[in-house]
Amino acid sequence: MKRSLEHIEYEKDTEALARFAKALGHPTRIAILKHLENQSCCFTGDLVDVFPLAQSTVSQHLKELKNAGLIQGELKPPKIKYCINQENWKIAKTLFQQFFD
Amino acid sequence: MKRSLEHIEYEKDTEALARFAKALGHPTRIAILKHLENQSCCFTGDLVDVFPLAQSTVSQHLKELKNAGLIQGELKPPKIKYCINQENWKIAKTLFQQFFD
DNA sequence: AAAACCTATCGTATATTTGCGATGAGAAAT
DNA sequence: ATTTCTCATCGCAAATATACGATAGGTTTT
Repeated sequence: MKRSLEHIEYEKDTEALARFAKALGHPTRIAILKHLENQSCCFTGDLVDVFPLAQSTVSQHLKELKNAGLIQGELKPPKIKYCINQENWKIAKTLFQQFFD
Repeated sequence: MKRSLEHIEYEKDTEALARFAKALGHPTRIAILKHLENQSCCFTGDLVDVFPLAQSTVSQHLKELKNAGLIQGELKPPKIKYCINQENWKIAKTLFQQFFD
């Protein structure tokens, strides 16, 4: 990509907001989050049933949401229960609010 | 990418939100928008001076923001004045608000 | 112990994104 | 008319993202 050597330094809030936005930048991930908001929580398998996507694909989207901090997984053997990460959710909400005035 | 043949159909709001989020999913574009919010408007050249990026790169980010409907360009020969697209801005704001409850 | 179940990860293919320099198109200034 | 200025677009290279099937690593059930 022939990047500039040093990463451009943006304000922390700018970086954080972009990070959250990026995680939200796919309809499947929006849909997953909406689903989690309704159900409060659910298992990977539930989502695989809801979306016409391979299990591995759903798992990958969940991973990105987890990396962005928007969800968290709780081991509930043999399943994994995913929920919204309320703490970061609030942070994201605030960042978007501020951004849009 | 070995896509599923037919695009998955999501709700209109889900698609729209993901589209906006995707456009916001890069720190440079967030920074551009913040800049536009402050200045109300500005020219491409102003932004090129602000960011340590090639002119073509800035132009490309502007194009994406325009495609997403978040900004609009007004011909002001020989310059182009970019402003927030207030109408769509409001739509985006509402979508994010609803999404975060 | 073996089979079945749930989910993450790996490997792979393709698409998209990000960035740059070079070029092009149009208007303004000389 | 030529030069200059401003900006978009093209062409390229490298990085990331998206999707799938296959496999692996756990638990539970049989």
